[in-house]
Amino acid sequence: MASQIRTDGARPLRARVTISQVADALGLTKGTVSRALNGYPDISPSTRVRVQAQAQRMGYRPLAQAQAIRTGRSRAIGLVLQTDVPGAQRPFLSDFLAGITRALSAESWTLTLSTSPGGAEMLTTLERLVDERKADGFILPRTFAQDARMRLLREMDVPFVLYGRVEDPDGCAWFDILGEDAMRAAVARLAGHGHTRIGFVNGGTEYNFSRLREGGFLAGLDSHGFPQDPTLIRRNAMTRQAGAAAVESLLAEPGPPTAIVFAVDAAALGAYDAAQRLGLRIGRDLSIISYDGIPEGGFVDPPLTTFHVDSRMAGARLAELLIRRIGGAAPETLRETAEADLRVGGSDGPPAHRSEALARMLSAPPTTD
Amino acid sequence: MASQIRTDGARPLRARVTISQVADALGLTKGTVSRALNGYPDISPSTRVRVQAQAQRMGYRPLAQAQAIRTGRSRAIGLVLQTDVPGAQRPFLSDFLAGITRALSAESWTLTLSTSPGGAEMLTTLERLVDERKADGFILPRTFAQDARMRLLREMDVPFVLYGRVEDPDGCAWFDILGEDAMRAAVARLAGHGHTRIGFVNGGTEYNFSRLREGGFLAGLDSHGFPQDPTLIRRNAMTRQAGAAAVESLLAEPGPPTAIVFAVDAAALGAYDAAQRLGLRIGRDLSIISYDGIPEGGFVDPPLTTFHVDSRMAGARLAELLIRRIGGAAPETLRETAEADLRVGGSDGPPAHRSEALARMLSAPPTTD
DNA sequence: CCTGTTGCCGAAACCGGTTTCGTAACTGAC
DNA sequence: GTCAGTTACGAAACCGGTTTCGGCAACAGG
Repeated sequence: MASQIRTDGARPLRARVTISQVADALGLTKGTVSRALNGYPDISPSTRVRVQAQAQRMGYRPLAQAQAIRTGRSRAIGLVLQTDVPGAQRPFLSDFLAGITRALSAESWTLTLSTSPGGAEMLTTLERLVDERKADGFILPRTFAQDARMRLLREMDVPFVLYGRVEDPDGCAWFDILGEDAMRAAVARLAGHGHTRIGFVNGGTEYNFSRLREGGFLAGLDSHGFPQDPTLIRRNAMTRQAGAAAVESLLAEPGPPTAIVFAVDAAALGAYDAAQRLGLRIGRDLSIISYDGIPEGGFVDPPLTTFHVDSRMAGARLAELLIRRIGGAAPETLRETAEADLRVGGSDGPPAHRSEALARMLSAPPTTD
Repeated sequence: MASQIRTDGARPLRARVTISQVADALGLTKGTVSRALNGYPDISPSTRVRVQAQAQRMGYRPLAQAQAIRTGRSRAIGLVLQTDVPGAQRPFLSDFLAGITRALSAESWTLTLSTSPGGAEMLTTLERLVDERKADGFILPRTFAQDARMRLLREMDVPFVLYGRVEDPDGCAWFDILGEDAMRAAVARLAGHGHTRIGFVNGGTEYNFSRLREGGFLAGLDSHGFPQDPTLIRRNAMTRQAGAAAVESLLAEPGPPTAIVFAVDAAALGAYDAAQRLGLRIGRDLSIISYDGIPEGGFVDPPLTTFHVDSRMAGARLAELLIRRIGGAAPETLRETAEADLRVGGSDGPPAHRSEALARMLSAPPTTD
């Protein structure tokens, strides 16, 4: 494939310190140094500390590739982004990657990134990375209720951690944000404002998190004694447009909600469009609380009250869990969750009108005020 | 560091085909097979094709890590994202990464991704990746007029390609979108609508592309015989807020522009906010044309007329250029540019008023219509 | 004092490749 | 027919690590 011609003269790069150099400096063999550094039991404690000190002093860091050809482990984790859902993870991607890579580099690991349209190609991409020893394990974001990636990796016995929980937890490690708790807290907050008819706009039902968030919302209703009214629930709103449509649909009900909880910020932004069209003031005529914490939420007027997810922290935790998993820790011991934190904007407050009055307003032509 | 305990039983993973297996199947030595596959001249043509056919048949692919310890090349390129400018490349990141990784995997290369807050830490991150042979070369996005990353990599003699051009082209390969052409075309389009006073809102002046785009804008003015009026130019607007402020500032001039060209979509979105506050209709009272092609531009009303940059293509081209550069091609032969393509929205059109009338409108309190 | 463990390390094989070197077998010239 | 020069491949060293194996020395037990 490549030509045999040396591209240029001797490229010095930078003199790396090799294990043999460390061994020579100590009068030991490289085998002994290797065992000392890797915690083999047949090394005397005194030798071990001598070796560690010398390695430290000389700035020795093993070459991951050389280790890999013997051990099969390359000290790299894989992340395959799905590209056929444009904009799905867009606002968080940068933070998420930052979290992952910072955690990895702290342990001298690296991230091998790839992309795939999804579907079958996603699986071949994963296989290729495993085959070529480019990744010792994977972070799987956006887990589906039934996830083909999980099946494949399990079958190949390749470690992975999920960003998100899953129905069948067998052998799975994960990190997740407790979206259901946030939804419940949103209901409680709205109930505290005095709302009694609260709507819900969920995200895509193919995602596992949607099921959880809807459960949290319903639990919130229950704990305040509100009935579960199917006419106050809309689903599969992942974009601003879909969110706007869902809001208009909810407000067209005979008994419209005075407040709406959104599972996804992008959809909640659509409420501003719908409100403008309908002549409603967000935060007064209609209260909304959402979830994600995308930056745009801070720029709309009034700012969106939303539960913020720390994607950077999520990435960091996932990376650490995966390293431990690759190191052999049992998946059951590698399950963490965190809470989303509320960022209060101005999009929620006491209802200016009861549901009936709101319905009357909506049936009348919008006023200028 | 890691324990010596095998984490679990013999992990089969997947049986890789090694070069020795190919050699055995042919009755040759692995050295001969290696030379045959790598194009050494001391291999007879008949043997070469036999080896290639057999390797193909057995599905042999060399293990990059094993190659790397001898050759120093790992068939991986590096990309270090800067994280201290939140949201800077956010909308494009996913596409950009997709372009890079698809191009790479077509050639069996991989992407090693890292992040850095920028500054000195950026440089140590680059050094670490080079030291540990995690990247044979780098894509440098968002090049600055004076770029410390370039200096470092040049000094270490590590190949790189720029996303963006640079003042001192010595030894640099690059890919770039001709933003200056887009700016000139924007002026021409507005002039065609009948505008004669055209403002400009530029991005951050620390970036090289800002200089180019401003040059393009000015060239556009020149070619239509419009004077260069410093009072119609604002700079360093990279966000929606900054864009809104710039617009309000421009419109407060005695002779306000009836149209504004933006170097960055994010700033152009701020024009909608400013227009709403001032009671102006975008596309009629005030025309705007921008650059980037972020998705949000399609969702505002009226949709933003903007020059769209194909980030995915950019990523793909950069990856291919970098591979060729690492392969030894001269940087001068690795310079490509492409045009941004206009996406017509409704944000520009013939001016509803002349500058003087606009100024009067703005000094009067905004009307409801 | 001899034997049997045990602790600790060196020697060497090994991982999957690349590259150098040496040489047997051709080739062509004289 | 001899000899120098190619051609084309094998053999082996090498890259930077890990891991197995064997053995020496020290120590304990009888």
